Amino acid sequence: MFDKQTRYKRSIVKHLYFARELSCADLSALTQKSVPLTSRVLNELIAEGVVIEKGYALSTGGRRPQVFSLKPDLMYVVSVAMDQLITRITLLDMHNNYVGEIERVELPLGNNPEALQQLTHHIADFISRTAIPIENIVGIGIGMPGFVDVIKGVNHSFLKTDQGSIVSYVESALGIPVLIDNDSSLVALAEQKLGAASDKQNVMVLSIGWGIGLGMILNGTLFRGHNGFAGEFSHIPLFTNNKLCSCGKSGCLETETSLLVVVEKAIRGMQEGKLSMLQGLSLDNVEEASNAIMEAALKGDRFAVELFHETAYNIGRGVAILIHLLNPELIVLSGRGSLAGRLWLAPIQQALNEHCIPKIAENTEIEISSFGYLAEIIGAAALVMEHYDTIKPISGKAKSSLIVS
Amino acid sequence: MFDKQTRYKRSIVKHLYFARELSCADLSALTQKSVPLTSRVLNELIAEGVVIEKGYALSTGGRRPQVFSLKPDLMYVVSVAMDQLITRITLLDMHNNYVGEIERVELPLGNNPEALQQLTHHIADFISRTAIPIENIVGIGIGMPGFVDVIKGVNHSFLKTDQGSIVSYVESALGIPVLIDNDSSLVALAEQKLGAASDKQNVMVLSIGWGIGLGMILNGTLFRGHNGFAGEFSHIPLFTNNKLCSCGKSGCLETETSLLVVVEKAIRGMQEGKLSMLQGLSLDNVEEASNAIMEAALKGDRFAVELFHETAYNIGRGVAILIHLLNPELIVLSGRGSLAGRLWLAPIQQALNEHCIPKIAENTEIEISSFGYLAEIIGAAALVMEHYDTIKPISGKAKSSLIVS
DNA sequence: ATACTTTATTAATTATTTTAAAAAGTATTT
DNA sequence: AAATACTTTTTAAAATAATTAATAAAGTAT
Repeated sequence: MFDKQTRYKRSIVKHLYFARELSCADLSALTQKSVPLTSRVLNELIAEGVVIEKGYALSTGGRRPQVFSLKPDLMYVVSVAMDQLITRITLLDMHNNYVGEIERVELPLGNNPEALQQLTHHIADFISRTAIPIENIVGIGIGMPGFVDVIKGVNHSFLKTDQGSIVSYVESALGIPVLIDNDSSLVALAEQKLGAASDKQNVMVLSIGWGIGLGMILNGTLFRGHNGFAGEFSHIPLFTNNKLCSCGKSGCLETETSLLVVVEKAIRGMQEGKLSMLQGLSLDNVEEASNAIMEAALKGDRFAVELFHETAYNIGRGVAILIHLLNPELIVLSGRGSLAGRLWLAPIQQALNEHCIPKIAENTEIEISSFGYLAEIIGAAALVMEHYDTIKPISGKAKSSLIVS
Repeated sequence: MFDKQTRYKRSIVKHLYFARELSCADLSALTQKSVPLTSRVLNELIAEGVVIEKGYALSTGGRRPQVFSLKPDLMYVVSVAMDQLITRITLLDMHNNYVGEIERVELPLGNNPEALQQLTHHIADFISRTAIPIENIVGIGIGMPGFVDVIKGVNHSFLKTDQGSIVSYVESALGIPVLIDNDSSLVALAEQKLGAASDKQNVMVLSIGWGIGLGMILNGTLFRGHNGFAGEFSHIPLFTNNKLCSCGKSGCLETETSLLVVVEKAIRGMQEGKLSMLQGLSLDNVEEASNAIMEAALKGDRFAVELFHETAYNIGRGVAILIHLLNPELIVLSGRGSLAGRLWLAPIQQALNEHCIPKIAENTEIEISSFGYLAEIIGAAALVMEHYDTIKPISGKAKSSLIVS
């Protein structure tokens, strides 16, 4: 792709992005290269205006190190987070701050042959409104539900296209490098690079949403499996409940644990006349309903708390299997459901006590993410920067002139 | 540990060990180094007598490549495979052939405070009888059951020692580098490096024995988890059968699937008067009993076949979980139980059909290992050679002069 | 004030790759 | 059947990349 020098240069930019500030010695240690080499490359990057000097850090017993950082407003990443109904688009600078607002557009993925075209149009529209020159956009990271083949750049569930891949379609339309991944994987990437799992080697990141997703950090890297389908946590056969799952089987974990299940149970409970501060829940607006239930539970509403207890215990049974198989050091609860915070912890812990060999489980912590609903957005940007040293530059301009600047 | 040059030299030796024969161009590609560099190092190795030229390979459209190989009788590896009762010791040369016989000694691990001492003595004794000079022994690889911490070199279940590690104990006694690992991990390593899983990136290796072990090859390397406890497949909670497991919990996979369970079921069946060519089975000699049942089943004995069917189906339920979580390209059935070969396949496949999302399962093959009971022996040797480029040489001679040469 | 750390810069040395050319083969054309 | 065009492997020479070593600078600890 690039020659060695350029690759090392980009590798330094990448490290600075994720760590925000680093000294020359830090970079030398991180990249396993010598200090003089690192120093020379840093000076080149400063001359190019990519890197800036931020002054001196405190001494650790010797001369104080010069600290380097990326110039925030020279390069940008477009981050796209999709779910089956809503797509969020935003622009992030090199310090990982939004430029402007997060844009929300309705874009139904199910049974929508024009979804890819619409998506491309929305992104193009968004970019032109930011008024950032295309040359300054490093890449576009897109997270989406479904079976995503990261290498081929296709999604086996949604956004299907006649010929070629999603990646090549968007790239040739916009003239900017594109990277796609599964939504759960991106949540995990966000936690690993910038969140609760940073500096950890083996972490399971659960994203609790309308389904329940799993992203696995194994040996310090996001694990995808042979075809990119790894982490199908929600469809492991765990129950004998005869509830039909969306996947066609029955007894999947997903049939008993997700925010959707919580909402359904809540509605059924209300109909049966359970006492609660909740009212007027409806499946027509699950987002509102699930937020209401989370709020009520956090305020102590007994019925709402019980809903979480049952769901969380079942997640815990699944987590017990994860711990036995993969011996992680940390389990992170992320995704929109993590707003319910500590309500998940106790029942999950109880399930672990019942179903885990103590020797293994005692080495595994559980944490709630602080990213919540933003995790996928952060992850999509991280996806782009994670590949900054191997990304392929798009040859030539955008074929269609969707972007008016 | 070593300087760069020595490390590259040893890395080439390592590649030659696992591949047996390679050309200079092959090695250059495998190690990502240039051909001239590789060529120079090869010539040095030839001058040292470590590598020999084996003549020319067939042309693939151009000049025929010179093929290189290790000199088989210059270096040796001691391979030790332990189970809870029997320990096997053997010596392997650089072409992975035994020198002499595999030695079998009784060495009970449970409740035996002197096990480590006895093990060391047996190895020392074995080495002195081979009459190979200690300098020519690259290392000792030891596979053992239990929770093995590979980094610290200790076993949390067996072979406990007051101070220090198993590794340091044996090393200082014998003066030879020692590497230990969990038995199931070594079976997986054997399959990856020299067996059914070679050149595969994501493989689950099940070793069916008195328990049921799992070794995971993920992204091309053996995965151990945070503390080295990954792969506890046999204790995932999968049944509601109230059968107490050795781990203290109930409902573990192991309570329904292992060769031990097969033998127990067979004995119970015989007592109930089931028709079969089997007779005189006893739990006092499970090894003999399980061999007899495997033989009978392979000969078509209906009762014996049924025993396998039930056990294999339950394994299949566990495998379905593995496939969903880790999306492997291959499942290998290895260990002593793999002698029953194809008997496992159909019931496992049936379980997968019932419990897997087709899209994922269709990308996963299942194979029977050809190593059988030898897998752990081969894996222990592979463990040593796998670390040949980073192994630490033991400083000084053996402290105790256990070895008389 | 002295000894010890850590970081930064420069020069000298070493390691590695690239380039070029030769050697040894296969495949295709005349 | 001979000539040629194209491959792949091997070796040698030249160019480049990267590290090590040495020194200086800037700090902490005693």
